[in-house]
Parts: sequence; C-alpha cells; structure tokens
Amino acid sequence: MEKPRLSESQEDYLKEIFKLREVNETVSMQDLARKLDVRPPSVTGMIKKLCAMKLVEHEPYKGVQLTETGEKIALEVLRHHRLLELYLARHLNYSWDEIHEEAERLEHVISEKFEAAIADLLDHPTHDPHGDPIPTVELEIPDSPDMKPLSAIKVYQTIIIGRVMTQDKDILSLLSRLELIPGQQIELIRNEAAGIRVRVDGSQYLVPQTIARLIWCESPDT
Amino acid sequence: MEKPRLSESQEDYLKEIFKLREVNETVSMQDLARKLDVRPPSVTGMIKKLCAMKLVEHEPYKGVQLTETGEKIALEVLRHHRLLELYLARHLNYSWDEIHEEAERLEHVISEKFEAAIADLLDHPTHDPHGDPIPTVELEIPDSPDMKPLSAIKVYQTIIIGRVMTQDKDILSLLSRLELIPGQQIELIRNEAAGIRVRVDGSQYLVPQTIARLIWCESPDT
DNA sequence: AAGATGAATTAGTTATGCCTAATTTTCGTT
DNA sequence: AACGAAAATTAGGCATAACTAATTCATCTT
Repeated sequence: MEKPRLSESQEDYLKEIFKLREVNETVSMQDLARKLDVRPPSVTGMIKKLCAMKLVEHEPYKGVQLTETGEKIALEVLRHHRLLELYLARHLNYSWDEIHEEAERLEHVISEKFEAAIADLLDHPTHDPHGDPIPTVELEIPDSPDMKPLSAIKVYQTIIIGRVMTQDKDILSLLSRLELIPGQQIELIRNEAAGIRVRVDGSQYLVPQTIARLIWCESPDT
Repeated sequence: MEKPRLSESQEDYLKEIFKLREVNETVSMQDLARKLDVRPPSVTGMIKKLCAMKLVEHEPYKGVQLTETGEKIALEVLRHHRLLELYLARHLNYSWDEIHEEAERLEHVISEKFEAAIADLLDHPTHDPHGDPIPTVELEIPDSPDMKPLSAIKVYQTIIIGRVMTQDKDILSLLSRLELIPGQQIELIRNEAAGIRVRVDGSQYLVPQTIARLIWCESPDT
C-alpha cells in the first residue's frame, strides 16, 4: 500500500480520531471539532477528503472510523509525539508540563531517521512521561499495567501513578508541582465529597474528583 | 517593536534574502525564485506582503533589502538552522550531508526553549559543521578566520578547510566521502586546467574548479 | 405521531501561497 | 535614440483549510 503524503492538519485529524476511539465507542464530528479546535463544518469537509483517500470510513450522521491505513498513520504520528515527549524530558531538560506543546509541533516534521535516532538514544522505550504507551516501530501498542482512575479506587492503600490522562497545560503544571506524576507512589487517605485525600512525598493534598478521574493508578488488588 | 508571527514561507524568504545579500551586492527576484524553488511572480507577491509588514524594502524593478526587523528574524532562523545542524551531527549521529535537509524543516518549528537547550548542550558554538557562522543569542554574527576559495589559492602549501559553501546534497555527499570537510588539513599539489590537485589524508584527488570554488580555506599567508 | 432539539451537512466566503499567461520596465547594443 | 532581450510585474486561477449562515437529519419528548 502506497504511503500518501499528508498535511499536518490531516495527520492531526487521524491522530485525534484514534485517541477518541480509545475512549469512546464512536467518534462524532463534534468531538473532533472540540479536540482540533475547529468548527464542525470544517470537520465534515476534512473527513470527506480523508474518506476519499481511504484513510477513514464515514457513515454520514453516524460516526467516523479509521481504516487500516489511517490507523497506521495515526500510530506513526503518535509514536513520533510520544518519543519526542520522552526525548525532550530526558535529553533537553524540558519539564513535564512543557513537553506536550513542543512535541505537538515537532511530530509532523521529523524524519524516519530522527525518529530512529531518538528511539535508539532512549533505548526503545514503551511509555512516555505521561504514562502513554509508545507504539513500537512495527506500530503495535505495548502493554501497560492494569490501571484504574484514582477516583475509582475504593480500598485505601499505597499505589503508584501510571498515567495522567490530560494534555491541559494548567492541570499538568499543577500536577507536576504536586509530584502527582507517573512513577510516583502515593497513599490514599480518604474519599471525601470534594475529592480524594492523598499523601504524596510526605505532604497531604485533596485531589478534586475532576482531576482524580484523570490520574490512573496501578492497583495491586481489587 | 512587536514580533509578528510569520509563516514558514515568509521565514524562508527572509532567510534567503539575507544569505543572498552576503554574496551579492543586490538581491533580485530571480535569485530568490531560484533559491526558493518558486516562480518569479510568487516572489513579487510575497515580497509585497513582507514589504507591507515592514520586514523588507523593495524598489520595484530594483532589488530587495531586509529592514532591521527583517534581518533580526532572518538571523533567528539562521541560528535555529545552524544550531540544529550541529546538534544533529553531534548528538543524533547524522552524517555531514544529511543535516541540512532535516534542519531545514525543524528550524521553523522549534521554540526559543529548544534553541536554548541545544545551544547549552553544544556549549554555545560559533560555527556549524559546514563552517557557517552561527548567529549568537544577541543575533550578532561571530567572526570567522580569513578564508579564500580553494580555487583562488596560488601558493602550494598545506592548508585547512574552513567552510563549504553549498547545500547541494550530492556535492556534500561527495565531499563527505573524500573528507573534504571543515577542519580537514589538505595539501595543495598543482593547479591544473581541469581543477586543483590536492592530497587529503594520504589520497590524491583532482577537485574540479566548480567545486574548488565552494571550498573555502584558511590561508596562513598571502 | 408531531414537534422540538441538537448534531451534521451543504452552500458560499476568506486568506495563503503557489501557478501560468500576458504585460511592462529596464538596460545594453547598435 | 530605438530596439530587443531579460527581468519584473500584473492579472487571473487553483488548492488547502479554515469560517459563517442556512438547511437537513435523527432522535427524544409529549
């Protein structure tokens, strides 16, 4: 199958469809419009084009889905993005909340060679600094530990943060300051109406429910 | 003065005007069209826009010049490009003839932060792997040693290559294979009609005049 | 079963940045 | 001083990817 050259826009559409599909059963035009920060008619238009290119399938008024080829491209972009995030953090001293924005621009521009070079340098990592899995060179998604949202953990215990499910800069910056980042061990204290009370590194915080839903943790049992 | 956000195209125009200005007294629309690989009417159109933005000055049917602001931007792009070239070569194992192409795309996309990070890592270098000076953070052009083209050196002696004045991938690849790269010591043997005969690293080559004009050397005397 | 509502689509516009074809300007020659 | 060639410009178009406004469709409520 020929590999068509896509615009950055088109790559972003495919990437977002993929990411939304991981969460929702079906991907609506509205969801895409929100994520891509464009108006719905723009989405309809672009989806039509991607459809013509056989990168997505679209039943009007229903939803969108990636074709095999479309998914391949989405995974490539995702691999670029996540490798870059780790690279920026590890080798260029970027802080945890700064990496997303820079990777977002670089992901469309780096060559296969660049990808391979940083993958090598990073020793072919499986997860990025936010805990997101990095697709392999063969574009398989590596396994992640079993996780559930902090907001859904009932048993009070010591657990490890595995993944933070947001790209919002302000939230990331906050979580970074509180050390609520993947790899961090935290202690669940109490589930209050307003949020989850946790101990991190000796300090206690009340994590609001909205934010607790974004923090996924490895739960050793139940 | 406000820093306007420019398109990649616009940055490329400013960069090329600057580079042409270093060589020619005056920059023609044709020169630009050739370098940027577009047709002359496109150049006229874009120059008009850059003129309106006060980034260039243009007397129709005469030539183009950068304004102060335009030159600043050109130097920023050039700094990005040349830092990136050195970075790719030093840290990501790119070969000498591969760096230009990748830097060409990345230069428009990296942030100030990225620039600062690699400049730090490279210990604030003054010249890139092709011997081109890297503008400083303050956008001053660092001094280079006195040089003249290999084709213009009369006295037969041992000299050091300082700069290679081409971005042509094929020529770069050839020169790379022959080790005719900045820093290399070479011995002038004879000036023949067809070219300059030199000894490099024990091997003898005949460097055609066209190529000898691209290789600038530090000449200790005369 | 008929609206009402919200999602999706169509129609038509805009801004970039390129193109070709036609025209104008400049300048070196005679 | 006039001509011809080369360079530059204008005029008019095309593709991309956004947008707004208007319309159509699907579904939920009563």
